[in-house]
Amino acid sequence: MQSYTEENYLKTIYHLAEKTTNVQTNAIAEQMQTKPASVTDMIKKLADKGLVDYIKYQGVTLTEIGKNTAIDIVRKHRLWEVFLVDKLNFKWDEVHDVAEELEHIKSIELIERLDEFLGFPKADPHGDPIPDKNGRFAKTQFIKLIELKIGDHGTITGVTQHSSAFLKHLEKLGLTLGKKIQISDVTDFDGSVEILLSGKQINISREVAKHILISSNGKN
Amino acid sequence: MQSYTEENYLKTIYHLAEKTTNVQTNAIAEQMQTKPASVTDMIKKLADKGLVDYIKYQGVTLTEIGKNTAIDIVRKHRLWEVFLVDKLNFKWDEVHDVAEELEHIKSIELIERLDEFLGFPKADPHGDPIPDKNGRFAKTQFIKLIELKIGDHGTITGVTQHSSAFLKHLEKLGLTLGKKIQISDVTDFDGSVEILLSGKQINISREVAKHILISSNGKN
DNA sequence: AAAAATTTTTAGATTTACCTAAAAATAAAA
DNA sequence: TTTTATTTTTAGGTAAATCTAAAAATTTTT
Repeated sequence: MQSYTEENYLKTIYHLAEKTTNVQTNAIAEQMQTKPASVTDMIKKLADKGLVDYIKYQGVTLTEIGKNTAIDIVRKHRLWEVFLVDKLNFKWDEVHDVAEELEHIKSIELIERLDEFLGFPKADPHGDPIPDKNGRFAKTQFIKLIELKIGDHGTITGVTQHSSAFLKHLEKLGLTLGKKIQISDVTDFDGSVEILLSGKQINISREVAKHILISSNGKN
Repeated sequence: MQSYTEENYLKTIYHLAEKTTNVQTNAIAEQMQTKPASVTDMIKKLADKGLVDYIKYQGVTLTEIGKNTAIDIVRKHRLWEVFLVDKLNFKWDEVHDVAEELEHIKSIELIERLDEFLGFPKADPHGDPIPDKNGRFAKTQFIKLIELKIGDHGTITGVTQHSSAFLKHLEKLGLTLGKKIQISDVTDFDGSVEILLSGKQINISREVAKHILISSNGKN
């Protein structure tokens, strides 16, 4: 059994490991709003418990057990987000912090029943895939909006930024999950992207375009 | 803002205060499965925070703020129990431990929306009243089954014991909330009670009878 | 490849919630 | 009203998770 804090470390390492193989101490510290010295302490503890492989100065990787534990926390987090949005009418930009707490509730029975109650959803309100009870989930093969070329079209299926500010901004622009878009122009000056959204032309910054995921149902 | 542990102390003191005015150190320790010395430490901390009034060797009472905080935790606990039973099909003997964790989730918005989602229930699955968002709830004027006389009848509306063993036992006997019963006999030998439940005679021990609450809709 | 910069670790403290053992206060019994 | 028993507190210590400051290892730059 892991503590609340250990679970948070595992989850953070799991997410960071999506980008780099060996996760660095400083990266964990930044993500967790703590100090590198504290991270080193915790890493040693997790290594002792067999949850991470750790070589001094070389960063960490999750062991099989560590990874499964992390995926289980991610599963809980995303299921609770679905609950909050689908059943309690929270907006997609309001759920993160509460789910951050709910994900640590320990009952397995609770999560299985919640999953069933929600109809075994495959994705959370931000489009992120929900692992099943065995930890399996489809690798998302989505492309970043910024990588599309003029004329390409597709459907918004996810975001890579969960901050309330970003999500509210998308909502205001009408860029929510499931919306179909087409790239009409890319500005040379600042790299901002002109897109066609249900008949209307809208302009989004390069920074915004970087964090929108598209299931590209057709090239130009 | 209180810690998880502080909240548990406040809740425990609140429940113990239903029986005695000044709650004793040992009583808290026993209830919380901890040692009296630890309780003294925590009491001092709660007193410093203005949540309890404390005079050395004289036990504690909750201040207005402390009481409101406690009631809020009770509210959360009971609403989550309703959720678990009504929405996730848990049985009434399975919900206590999970609710014990869920009650500490901090979002006010969450609880208000949950309350609404559940249809503003007035009682939890064990018949205990759920405080509204202002902390107000009807004082339950129920009588213990053991206090009824032969011929008295009424409806089961609560229990004063939440252990799984006790609740499962009641379930097996068919003594669930809402059931109408009548006292047909009280055994001299061991004080066990003979009751009439939907046409059938059943016998329950004195110990069981002590923990069943009846809304007495009529004396003999 | 030596110097400089960055990253990571160690050493030593702090805070929270506990504990044990012993002392002090209160309550009950002789 | 002493003595005895019970309850409560104090004193001193532990483990978890954090911190700062300084040392060590690694990486980058010159």
